[in-house]
Formats: sequence, C-alpha cells, structure tokens
Amino acid sequence: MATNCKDYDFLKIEPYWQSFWEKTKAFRAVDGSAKPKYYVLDMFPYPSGSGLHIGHPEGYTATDILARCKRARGFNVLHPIGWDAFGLPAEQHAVKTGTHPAANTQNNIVTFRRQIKALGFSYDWDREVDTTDLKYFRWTQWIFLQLFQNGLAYVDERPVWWCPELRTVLSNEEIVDGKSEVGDYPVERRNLRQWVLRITAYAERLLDGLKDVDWPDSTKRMQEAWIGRSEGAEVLFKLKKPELGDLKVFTTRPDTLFGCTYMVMAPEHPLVDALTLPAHRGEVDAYRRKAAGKSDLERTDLAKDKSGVFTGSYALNPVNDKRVPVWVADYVLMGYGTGAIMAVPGQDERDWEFAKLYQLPIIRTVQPPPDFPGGAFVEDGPAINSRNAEISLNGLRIAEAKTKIISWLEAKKSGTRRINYKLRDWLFSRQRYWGEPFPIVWVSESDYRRAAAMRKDLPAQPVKFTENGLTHFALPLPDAALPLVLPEVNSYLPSGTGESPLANETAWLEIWFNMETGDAVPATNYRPAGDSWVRARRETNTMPQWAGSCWYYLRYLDPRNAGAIASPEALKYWDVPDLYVGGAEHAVLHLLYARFWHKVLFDLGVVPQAEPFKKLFHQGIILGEDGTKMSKSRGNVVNPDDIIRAYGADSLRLYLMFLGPLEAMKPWNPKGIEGVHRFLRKVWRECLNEEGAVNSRILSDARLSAATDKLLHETIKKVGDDIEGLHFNTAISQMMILLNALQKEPTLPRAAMRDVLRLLAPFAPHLAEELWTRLDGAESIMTAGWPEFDPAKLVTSTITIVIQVNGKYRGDVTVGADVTAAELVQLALAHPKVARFIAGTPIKRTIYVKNRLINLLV
RNA sequence: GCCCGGGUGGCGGAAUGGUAGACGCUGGGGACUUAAAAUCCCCUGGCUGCAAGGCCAUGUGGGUUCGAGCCCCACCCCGGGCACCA
Repeated sequence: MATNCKDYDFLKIEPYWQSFWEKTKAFRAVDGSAKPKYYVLDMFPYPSGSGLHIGHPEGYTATDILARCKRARGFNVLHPIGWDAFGLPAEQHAVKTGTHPAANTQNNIVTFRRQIKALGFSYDWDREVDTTDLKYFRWTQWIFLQLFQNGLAYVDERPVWWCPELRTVLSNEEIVDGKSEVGDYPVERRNLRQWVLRITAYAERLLDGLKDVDWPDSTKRMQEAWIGRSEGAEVLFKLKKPELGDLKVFTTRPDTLFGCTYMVMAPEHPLVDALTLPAHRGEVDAYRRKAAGKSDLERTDLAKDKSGVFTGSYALNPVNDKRVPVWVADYVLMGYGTGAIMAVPGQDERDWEFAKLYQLPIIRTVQPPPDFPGGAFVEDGPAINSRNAEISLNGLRIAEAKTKIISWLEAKKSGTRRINYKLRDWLFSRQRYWGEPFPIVWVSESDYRRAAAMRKDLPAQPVKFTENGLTHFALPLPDAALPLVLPEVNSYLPSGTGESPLANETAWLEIWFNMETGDAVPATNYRPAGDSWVRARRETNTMPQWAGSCWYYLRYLDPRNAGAIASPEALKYWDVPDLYVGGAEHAVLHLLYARFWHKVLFDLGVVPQAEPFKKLFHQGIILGEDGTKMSKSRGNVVNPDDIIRAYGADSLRLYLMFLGPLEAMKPWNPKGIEGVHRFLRKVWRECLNEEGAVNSRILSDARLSAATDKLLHETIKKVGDDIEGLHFNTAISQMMILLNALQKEPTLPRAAMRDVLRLLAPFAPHLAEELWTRLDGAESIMTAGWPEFDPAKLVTSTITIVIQVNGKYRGDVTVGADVTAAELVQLALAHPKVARFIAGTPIKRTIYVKNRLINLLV
C-alpha cells in the first residue's frame, strides 16, 4: 500500500512510511542470524532541552544511508540509538524548577525521539538504551565494581573549583575568567576527596592499540599526544639528611646530567618543607601560597614569566658529587614525572630562561655548531664536558650517550631507565545529584576486616581515606544489591559542604548496612538482628557523564539482559561496531575512556576483543549561513523541524549529504536545499503523472539509449562505491546526472526506474518506498535488494582522446578503443584545430596515455 | 611556540599527475501561461576578439615533469588540537 497522493506530498508520505516501518519492525536486528552482520554506531546524543540540533542528523543520516544500503546488500544490520541522559543541564533545570531531573530528562527524550523518528532513521527501536534507566546503570555500577575490585579505582584528595557564594563545586566549563559562570562570583581551588580511576595502568596498551584501528590520523595523534609517552631515566640525587631519602627526578635527557647546575621542585612537592632552611622559610611559604591559588591553566597560561625561590638546600649530582642548589618554581608541575627536575640550562630552553633570570651557572654538555646564535642548544651534537673518573660521554651523540649513562647509573644504583606518561589518572567523581551513585559504603576498619572475611569481591588493597583522624574503608555493594538507585531528595541544591545534594539525605546516607546482602536500613532505626549488619555511610559522589557512554555500544547488543551487560553469544556475534561515526570533539576523552573500560573488560574475559572501535569517522560541523558556528546568540541556528515541515525529511537528509564531504566543516545555505528538493520532485514526476498514475513513458519493454544505459550502470557502480566510502555528496550528484539523462529519454524501462529507486532509497527512503510500491505494487523497497551493474556495459567501444601540443589542450578526437599511438598522431596532424599549432615543425616526441590523451612535443 | 587539516568561479563544492570548475545554488535570457507558480531550454571564472579563437586563472613565490589543483621546497592566511610535560 501507499498513500496514493497525486503529487509529492511529503507531509503525508513521510509519516505514512514511518508508521509502516514501525508496525513491521522493519529495522530489527536479528541476533545470531546466518547473514553477515554489520554494526554501524552513532554517538548517542545528550537529550538537551533545546531539541535536536542540525548537527545530529548530519552524522545520523550518513550512518543511516550506510545501514540501509548494507541491509539491501544482504547484511544483518545493527543500527541502534539511545540517550546519554545523565548530565549537568538537567540538574541545573531541577535546581531552578524544583522538579526531578528524571522528569525533565524524560520529556527531552520524548522530543528527541519524535525528532529522530521524523527523519526516518532506520534504528532498531527495540534496542534503545537510556543511561539513566536503572536497568542500564545497574551495569554501569557493575563495571565500576569490577574496576574497584581490581585495584583500578581509589580515592584521593584532588583540587577542584569551589565557589563559596554558590556553595558548590564547579567544573572548568562553569568558570569564565576566574569567576563562576552563574552569578559571576569568585572561585577558589579546594582539595576534595575524589574517586580516581587508574587509567595510567593502561597507558602503554592504550597507545599500542592505536596501531590496530582504522581511525583518522589526526585523532590517533591526539590520543598519542594525550597519553604522551616519553622515554628517559629516573635519577636519584642524594640529600644531606639521609632520612629524607633521595630527591628523585625524571629526565628525557640523562645524557646532559653533567650539565645540571640546579634543581627545581614543584611547589606541592612533599620534600619542599623538609628542604627549606629557616632563612628561606618565609619566602618559600609565600611562593607556595601564591602558586596554590593558581589553576594549572593559569600557571601555564598567565605565568609565562618564570619565577621561583631558593630553598637553601643542596643535592648531590650522582655523576660528580657536585652540590646543586634546590629551588622551588611553578614551572615544574607536581602531576608530571616526579614533580622535581634536574635543570640543565645549556640544553633546555625553560631552564636557560630560569638560569638567566636568577644568574645560575650554565654548562654546555652538547657542542653547538659554530654558527649557533646562543641560548639553550636542544639539537643533537657531540657531548662535551661530560666525564668523571669512571665514565666519559664526550664525543657521543645524544642517543649513545643516553644508553651509556643509564647503564652507569643503574650500576651505581643512582637511577634507572624509565618511561613516563603525560596521561593522568581519571578523576571519576562529581559532587552532583544527577549521575550514577557509587555502589560503595564507608565503614570502619574493624568492620571492613570482618567484611573481608566473608566477601570475595574486595580489592587486594583496601581503598580508604582519613578524615578528622578517622580512617574510612570503602566497602562495595554486592552485585546482587545493584542497582543502587538515587534517593528522592528535598532539594537539588548542593549540600554546601562540597558534597553532593545526596549528603543531606540522612535516611539514605547514614545506614545500617548488611555486608553480605547489601541491604540497608536508616541508622535511626534499631540495628537489625544478625552479625552482618554494620554502621555505614554511603558514598555521596556520583559518576561523571562519561560513565554511561563508556560502554553503551555493548548494551545495544543485548539491551534487556538482566544477568550480564550482554550475553557472551551476543558479544561474539555482533562483535564491536564496524563503523563508529561522531564528532571530533570526542577525539580524546570519550574515545580514550571507552577504550580503557573495554580493555579492562577484555582482561576480565567479559568482552572478546581488545579494542572497541575498529573504524572511526568524524562528521564535520555544519556552520550557520554566515559561516560561523551556529549559536542562539548569533541567531543562525537551523531547526530540523522547520526544514522537515517545509521540504520534508528526505530533502533534509539529501541536502545534509549534498552539502559537501561528510568530514568537512561547511556552512548551511537555505537556498541550497531547493536544489535537492527539486531533484526529488523530478524523480517523482519521472515515475508518476499528474494524476498520480504511473508515467506513461515507463514501459516494461522499453530500451534506453546506449549512452544512458551505460550511465545507469556507471551510476549503480559509483553510488555503491561512494556509499561504502562515505562520499555521499558525489553519490548524489551522480544520481542527478543520471536523472537528467533519463529525463531526455523518450521511453523509460521499468527496470531502470526500479534501479534508480533502489539507489535512492538509502538517501530518501520515504519517497523511494512510496514510488516503489506505486510503480511495482510490491510491499516495500526494503526487501528489493541492491541493484547490480553489468561490468560489460561500463566499457565503451569508442573513446575520446585529448590532443595536446606541448602539453596544451588543442582539440580532441573520438576513436575506437583499439586505436594506436601512430594512428593518433596522424589524426592529430589532420585535425583542423591541432594542425596549425604544429604547422610543419617536426615532432620531437609523442607521449601517449592510453584512453586519455596524446601529447605532441614540437 | 609545537603538531595536524585546509585555501579551487558570486556561493557549496567536483576533479586515479592527463580538457580545472562535474553536480547544485545564485544571477541573466528565452519557451509555456491571459498572468503567475511549477516546469523546460540556453548562458553564467577573468581578460581579449566582429568571429573563429587566443591569453590568463586552483592563497603567494620557486622547483620536479612532456604535462601540476594534485608531488617537492619556502612563505602567507584560515580552522582544529596541544601548550613550561622535564
């Protein structure tokens, strides 16, 4: 059946076919089908209150075209969608309105779902996931427990932004020019207890795994840079007081050790206090206080001018026992390496600058070339000034010198080879309400010991923290007690103490906890009977938005499984996505975090492969009409709903793809959509007449002209190839070319029109379905397969050869495909346009490119 | 500063080292129509020429090549990422 409307009434046609697909569950992915599988994944959206942005349908249309084409080609396609629905905006809305964030979130999801369905995407809606659904986040919590049990989660004091006026913790994005974005209040750094995931334990494997994935090079490079592997050595400098141990530094240039003339510790370095002599105490303390008030950002951004203070202490350089002054300066960061460096101003620009500023000595240990203008010399060259009684590096290049000195240091037990990473552990907690609660309670040491005796799911090393002299131990909820759901709260406002709003829910927070079952009753009740009940306080932090998005691609495989994140069969059958499409803004964090979790799950034997995303593609951003980023304040935002109302979803889909290469950043042009809309109407007219009946030019036994027939087969080939290569813009222009040719044919073979519709179906599925049924009477184009081209029809008997004289186009000639170079020379000489450029001068050389051109050099 | 990506008509863009500007938009002219919309046809990079044609032209300047938008070198501009990472 079809709508049978007389003209191209997309407002009738599109809803009709959308409900047809829904009723017939046309896009259901079949678990374990014998067909080859194809899993094409979109980055699922955060359902914001402002509805779908035009950027969403861009990537979603691309994957939908691929999904539909793959289905036509006989694949069992998994093409799912869901909602990344925890997050700050919903919480802020809740604070403002007092309504539960879940209510707002569900409203937004309804809007998003309606908008996405209106675009005709072929998602398997039976597999929809929602990260805020307790059946989903039960498994997010479960994965966290696996991390916890395996020593990959711990708590630590970490500096965060605190706004005293708002009495809350703010994220970096909520701070504008050192003030809170809301209310413009001052903010300060404050140390708060945080959950941290040990992603650094996977640094090497996260780096290594990049070799095996088909990703954009730029994204791989970004992740590489983020992980920031560097090879070098850890070197120990002895201190005067042996009880302080050694001052440990990391360096990538151990070959320059003889040039170390001072050392620098980060202001937060634990040895600063002990190494500061009384005479320097005041200055050092003042410097540290100043540094503490700056964020990492300010320290790098604003403090371009070096500064530092001397501690009064010295350390001994292991290569020559020279006394080296120890300074404190904020150009050394506690978070990298050991938080202390050996400074070699002769070979390091930062150290050079600092040494000049404070008139510290400079020793060159690499010989610069004679024309070197001065300053730090960081290039390769022969070592100089680098020998002691036992070892000499002099004359060696950097690489050999490094190897030699490291062996010497290792023999002397003064240092070791060391690989260091820029990557830091992942701060995994937020002081927020609207996130997954941690399935953790805090208990006393003695209760923890008792738990350890009865539970097998505790980490080898207990996770604990000390506060006001009391040490608390982290006890996980047993699997069976999951999910731990968010309690209803009276207020979504922050607690005011730096904890989340959950800290005010005393009945939820302070509990009697059953260590075996995970059951809980409020602590105000009597202690229930039985040995397993202990006094506990729940964790009040919640997980960040990344948590739910770290593994959603696995849940799609088996979304209703109540016993596992997905069954082993589903994980094996569907494997990982064959293609993942999403914005480049997630190039580092989301993709790195998800890879980390996947590798952990791989190590635990949960998933069968080490990398989650084999092939990745970033769609480009669609800019406003004015060529700038779309934003409400600029008033250049394009709303998909408006476009669908005016031109239909098929036109929008087609135009989004026609705009330019998928990966390019490109401006929206409101006039441009007219062109593709006209094209669709043209397709309609070629199929149906004004009465809505089949166009009388379409005949079962009609024949196309040879040229158009060839074009048809070329188009079938090109559209197929272009879809696989994600070159949708050129696929569409090829279809336009074909249609322009078909329009000029006196009669149209029914089979040719069927091919056209099948090629168009992935791009403009509603129109294709409507015309297909009206032309053919068959149920749905989705069962019609993909057209095949005849390779024999792609070769032609005649070809057009370009004639060049001295590399310039002078004419062309159409000849048989078997023409020889000698014949072409004769044809060229006889060619009226060409002959005059040769005009009797002898031909020195001819270059013949088969089927292309002949170039005569005279 | 470092690392990427990109500069092609009035606009979006197309072009295995082989006729630059496909396809679409815009603009101009025409047909159909009482008129309009829709549709169809022609033209639409610049300079020059009555015309046939010629010359110039893919950010700029060099180079390789019979031939360069495409490869190499230098520079300019735009976009993205990182940024005292030892």
